[in-house]
Amino acid sequence: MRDRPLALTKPAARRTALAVDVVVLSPRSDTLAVLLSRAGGAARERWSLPWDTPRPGEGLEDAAARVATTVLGVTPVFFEQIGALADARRHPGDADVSIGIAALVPSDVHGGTRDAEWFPLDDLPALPPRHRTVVDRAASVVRQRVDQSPLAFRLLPSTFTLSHLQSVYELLLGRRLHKASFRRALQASYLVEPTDEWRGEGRGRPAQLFRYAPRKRRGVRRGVRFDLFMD
Amino acid sequence: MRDRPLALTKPAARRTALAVDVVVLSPRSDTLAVLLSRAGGAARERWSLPWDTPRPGEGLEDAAARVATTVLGVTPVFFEQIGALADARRHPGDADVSIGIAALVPSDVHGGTRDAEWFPLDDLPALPPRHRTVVDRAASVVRQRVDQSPLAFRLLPSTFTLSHLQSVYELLLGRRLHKASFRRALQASYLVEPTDEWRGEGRGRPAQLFRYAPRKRRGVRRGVRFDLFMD
DNA sequence: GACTTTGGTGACGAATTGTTACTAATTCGC
DNA sequence: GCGAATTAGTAACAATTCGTCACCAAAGTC
Repeated sequence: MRDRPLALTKPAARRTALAVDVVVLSPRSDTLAVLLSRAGGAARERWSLPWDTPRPGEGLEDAAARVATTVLGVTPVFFEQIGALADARRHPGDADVSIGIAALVPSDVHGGTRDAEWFPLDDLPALPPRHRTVVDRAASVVRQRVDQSPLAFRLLPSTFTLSHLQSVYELLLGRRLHKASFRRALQASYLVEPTDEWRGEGRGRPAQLFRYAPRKRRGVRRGVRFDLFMD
Repeated sequence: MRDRPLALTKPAARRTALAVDVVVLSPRSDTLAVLLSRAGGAARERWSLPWDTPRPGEGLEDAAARVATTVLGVTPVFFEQIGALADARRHPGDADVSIGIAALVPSDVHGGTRDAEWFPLDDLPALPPRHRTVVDRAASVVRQRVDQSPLAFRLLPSTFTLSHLQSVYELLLGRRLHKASFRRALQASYLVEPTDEWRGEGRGRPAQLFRYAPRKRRGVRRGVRFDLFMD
């Protein structure tokens, strides 16, 4: 094997059935929800992730945007790659390779078509096995990236209260956070700026509205963390 | 558009030229090095990443392993997905979509064939544009994941000194770390265990050898960090 | 045996983080 | 009107983590 010439296959020789599977995520009624589309006649499961094959020359995020727009009626504002999957699990279109992409939709966007419905992330109907894996990986990627990528801000309207922001972080991380710590860390991060609007939700003191406005900040070079995820 | 029926394309209708581009990484002479393979006759650049089209039914990491084994003569021990790329940049095999995979090779593995050579990551020859992007993304993914994934341990022999481990972390992060802090954090992480062997490198006191042996540890639930990367 | 080099650790002050407790501004019930 | 309830926002203290310095240990070199 070592001395076999490097006659790598010409790409024209093999072509692959490729799918972009889109995990459209949004906070709906206090849970993180996924948009599923109703499957057609012969399908084994009644629901699946929206997906399609990318068109020639189309970028992957563009394909994801197109797919999401079709089922949602609106174009999501942010996309994050989940990873590629080529295992033996069944895909609704028998794609050899799936590329999973998370599409984030702010909580105030009220899209949805007749053939698509929101389901809580932790209470999904039966899905084609490959899609089940894609969703699971999406959830885990999203959880791991909350503090490296502005995911939480993309799940909120353009202005929001700090309590709302905190509750989205809690949704994504799956645990409660302390108010004072959360705000102190946010303050230090220079990621939001206050607007001069306030919103009263009914009960309680009105909250100031903030917007996502990341600013340059001096390099925070912390030491190594050894935060290996072992589950 | 909203009311267009969800006639998603049948996968058989469109097939894609897919490439798995492999970034084989290993510490070589105090830098992080990439294994490049010599390009054939008509290619514009003399070097490229090793790559191939996955075979039917073959997993992506399996394809990466096969490609890496071909150019290295040995099979890498660890793979990490970099992401999928479908931009307009030129690929040596004109693939529509590239899936980048990092393959990690310990520093004591002396593979390499006549048609492949190690290059320092920060001093690479001209590469096909798509491959240039894949390498850049690999570097950035690796840097971002050092403390979530046992990358550093896969770049070392099965037993190693803590100084070696630290120097790999420094290579990956691109900056110096403090010895005492590094060891304290490592201690707290329960990721390594000492062997009863010691190694003298010539000068200086011999160092104890450790092996990677992650153990369960009580949940360290830190608060949110807001470590957004903005560059 | 003194000097150099690399390994390894204790300890202290600084910085960060978890927590408690308080003040502020609003609605609700009476 | 007015106290209770509810949500927002913050100061301040305690606990923990982190960066750094200082030192000791064990080898080779001269």
